[in-house]
Amino acid sequence: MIEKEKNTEEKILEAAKKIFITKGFDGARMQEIANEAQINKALLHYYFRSKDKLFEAVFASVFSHFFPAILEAMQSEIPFAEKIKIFVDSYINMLTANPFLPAFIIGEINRNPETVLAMIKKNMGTKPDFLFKIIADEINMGRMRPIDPRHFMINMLSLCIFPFIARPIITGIFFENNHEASNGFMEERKNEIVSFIIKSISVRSV
Amino acid sequence: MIEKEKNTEEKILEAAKKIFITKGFDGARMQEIANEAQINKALLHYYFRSKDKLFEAVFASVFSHFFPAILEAMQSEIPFAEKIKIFVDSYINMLTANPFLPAFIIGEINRNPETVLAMIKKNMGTKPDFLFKIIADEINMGRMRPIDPRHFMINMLSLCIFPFIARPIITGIFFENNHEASNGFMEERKNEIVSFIIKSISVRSV
DNA sequence: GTCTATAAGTAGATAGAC
DNA sequence: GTCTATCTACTTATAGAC
Repeated sequence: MIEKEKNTEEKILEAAKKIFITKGFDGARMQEIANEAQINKALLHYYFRSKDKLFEAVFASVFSHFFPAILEAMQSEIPFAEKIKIFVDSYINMLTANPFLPAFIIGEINRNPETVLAMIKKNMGTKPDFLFKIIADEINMGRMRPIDPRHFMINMLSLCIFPFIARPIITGIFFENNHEASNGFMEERKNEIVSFIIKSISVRSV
Repeated sequence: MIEKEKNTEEKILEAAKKIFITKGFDGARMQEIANEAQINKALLHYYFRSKDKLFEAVFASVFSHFFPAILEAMQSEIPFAEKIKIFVDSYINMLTANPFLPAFIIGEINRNPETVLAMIKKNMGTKPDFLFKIIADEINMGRMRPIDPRHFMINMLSLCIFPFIARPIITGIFFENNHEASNGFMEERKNEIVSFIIKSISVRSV
């Protein structure tokens, strides 16, 4: 059997992921998840006691994708500009593969901020300090204009993530709902964002 | 009577706005809206036939804030850098006054993209073309590096809006939920974003 | 483990008195 | 216009057979 038969728990999680991501917690129906998983409702409760528990399981699984392992690559001894390029490329690749991730996480942030915050803190560990150190070093070496590392990180994340959040609008307005064209545009953004950031941190005065 | 008594319809709209914005369409309850408006459920249906109609009314009202009238100011004969500053300042002021607006609109974009898209198109009119022309002129005059106006607009909006979407996270991680400090940070971003953009569009090579 | 049937509670919406 | 009471449909969750 060529890995075609998944066990029931996996089938449920996969189905729940699809429904929760597209409908949100409140909009999702246990019946719809059961249909999607091709089982009946009672079995959902057998595996995951309640809708809440099922959502938690899905969120934890989905959330783990949100901090690409690529952060590790930023430790290497390559130039800062290369690190930015790796970060942006990786993030946009991840979002292209999981376009609904940002909206899903935002929904949960608003529904349940404390829980999400705790998960983020746990997931990041000491990474922020580490990133801040890289930036501080770069500034001290005179290779980057002085800039609050917090603002810098937020700027970088904003440029990567927001377009995917606003994607239905962008695709509708700029590309008349042509998704291929929209994909190409997102691909373009990789270089666009890197250029934008690199220029903006240059030490030369304008 | 010093404008203290609002008519019922206004009371309902205000209450509905509060509940829909914090809970989303699916999470909001007509009963909760009625309580908030200090009336009973039946009256909600008397004024607005259904939950859908009530939401539509709220969304249309809220949505109108999303395109600050400040776009008009960008027509004036001031330098491009000044226009950017006005745009960013206005947008962040608006978002500071309405912090939940972005998440609310994103929720509706995902629930009902076509309707939102239609509203945006209607609201913007010919403004995008107008903005694109300003940018194209700036590039042709050699005062701005060549950059796709669509990317430029999205970059500017990303830097302004995204931090408000991610605000619960930012406030939690950087400011241990101290909202005053977080407000100060958002205020700082005005200058931060403008510097970031101005440098990034400079024609001087890095 | 998986199913059918059903309980228990809640939602939006309406009827009808005042 | 505003209220109370109620209908109908749907939702999560459980009981119990196999």
